[in-house]
Amino acid sequence: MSDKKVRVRFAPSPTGGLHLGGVRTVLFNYLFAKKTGGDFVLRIEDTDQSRYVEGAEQYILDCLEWCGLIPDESPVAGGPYAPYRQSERKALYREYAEKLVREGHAYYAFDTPEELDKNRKEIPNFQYGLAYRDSLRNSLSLTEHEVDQLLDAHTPHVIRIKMPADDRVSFNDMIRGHVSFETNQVDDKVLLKADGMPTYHLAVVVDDYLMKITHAFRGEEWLPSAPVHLLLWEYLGWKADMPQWAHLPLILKPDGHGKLSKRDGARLGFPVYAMNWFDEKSGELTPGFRELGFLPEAFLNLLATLGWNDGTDQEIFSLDELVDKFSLERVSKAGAKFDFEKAKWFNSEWIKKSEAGRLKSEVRAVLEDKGIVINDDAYLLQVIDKVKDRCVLLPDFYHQTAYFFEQPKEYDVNSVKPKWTDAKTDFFKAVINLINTTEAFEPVEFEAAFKALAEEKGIKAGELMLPFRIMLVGGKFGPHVFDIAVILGKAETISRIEKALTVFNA
RNA sequence: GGCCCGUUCGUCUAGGGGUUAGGACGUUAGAUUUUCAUUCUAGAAACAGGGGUUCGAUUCCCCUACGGGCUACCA
Repeated sequence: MSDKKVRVRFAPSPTGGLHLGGVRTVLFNYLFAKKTGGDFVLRIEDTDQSRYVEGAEQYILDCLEWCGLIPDESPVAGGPYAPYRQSERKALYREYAEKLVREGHAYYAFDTPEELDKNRKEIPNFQYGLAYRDSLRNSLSLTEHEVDQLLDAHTPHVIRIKMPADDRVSFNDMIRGHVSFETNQVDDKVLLKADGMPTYHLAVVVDDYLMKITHAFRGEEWLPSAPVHLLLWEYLGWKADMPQWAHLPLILKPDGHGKLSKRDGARLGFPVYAMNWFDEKSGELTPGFRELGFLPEAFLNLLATLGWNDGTDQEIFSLDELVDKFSLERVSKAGAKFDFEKAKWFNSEWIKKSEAGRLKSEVRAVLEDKGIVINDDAYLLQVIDKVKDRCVLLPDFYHQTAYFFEQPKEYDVNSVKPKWTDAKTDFFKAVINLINTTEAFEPVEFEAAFKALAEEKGIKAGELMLPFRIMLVGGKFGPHVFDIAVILGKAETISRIEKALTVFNA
């Protein structure tokens, strides 16, 4: 068993946007697979037709691509265990469910959803299991003849697992260690629905077996149904091939209580989905990390460290480093509250450490979105390099670089006017002359000449720096003003001084 | 209610029978930056409670409390 090739899977339902926690599950799957030279499979669990959402599968694929977590096998890439959509595997599941019935590990149940709802409402602690199954309508309580009649009449029915009495099911979770359950406490879960589709419980076991999955990662919310899955592996005769389980801690709301949900994002003002998700039915757009201006490197990094660390003080990891250093033993057991402030910090760190070339296409998109046309790549690279230390999210590049591409539309005149004098106007006219007569226009030389000129005119340099910045930038922000002037070039700098002078003297 | 899982600064976490309980985010103060941001320095800030075991428990065990998950013909 241990010498088998590692195979892991991410098995989302195509019901909407891809949640943070989902991406983290993908990440841990991916890291584990790559670290061990195994395969990463994407399987679409679309067995609930009522919740199926058009476009959600493609969206999931797009998210994985943005993150750079590409499955080795998937509905689109194919693979030796196709098909990878459960709806296309429908015929398979019934066979196994019937086998379980024949062997006495499952049974037909004819109760209607309404009858069961009634029971749940009227009987305290009602559950379909040991205590009540004999008083309900199923192939355990009915005679063989009655069952045959119902079946022949095509009476709607489901197949339920028959949980054994007075037993204990336990297993060793890779993250939690020993976990155990009393079978009497677990209800007889539905395996095959009336529409012939399997429930998650049956499908996950059958497909994990058929797809030769060796390690199964999923959220902690699945822990209570683990005994059902364990028993299924046993009853189907596949116990020796059962994957090792790892139940990942949940990602919790930053405030209050409970699992992080998309509503929390809207309420607290941060994204919960990887990418923008547009719901056709409601017309509602749920924002994503990508569109908000996160780099995928940062997104993965922050997800990885939510519940995992390498035991050192290192916090910034590239995907390659994560593959190298990841280990399940270092995944924490407790749920983690999501902290958007820290998430932004990861992004600012990644923007700072990224080369301008890496940022180019993202920054270009931000600027073009605002109507700024870029026709000089080298110039763009130079500008990115100068301002990237001051950007937290990608859209910040607009505010930080727009003035490199177009003249300020507005000037922070309030910061200039109170101390503005004719002498300063004269000074800047002299600066224009200075620039025109300067051979080499370089930051250090220009700054020296600028200050020498100020001294010659009897004005403190300190009084001129801010006005000069506002002439070029429009506001009180940005890199060193002489760097800006040189990047803008002689002609543009002069033009901006002239224009600002008319504004300041108006 | 029942079952299961968990519990170190506000948050993410390191540590682990004897430590000044470490780091990071955020926060506070200061330095640098004649702008803003970056950067740097310093500060405040935690072992849920009670019983054991032990010379000694934050660390091991038990109980309680609290938090979370599940309790659908949803995943």
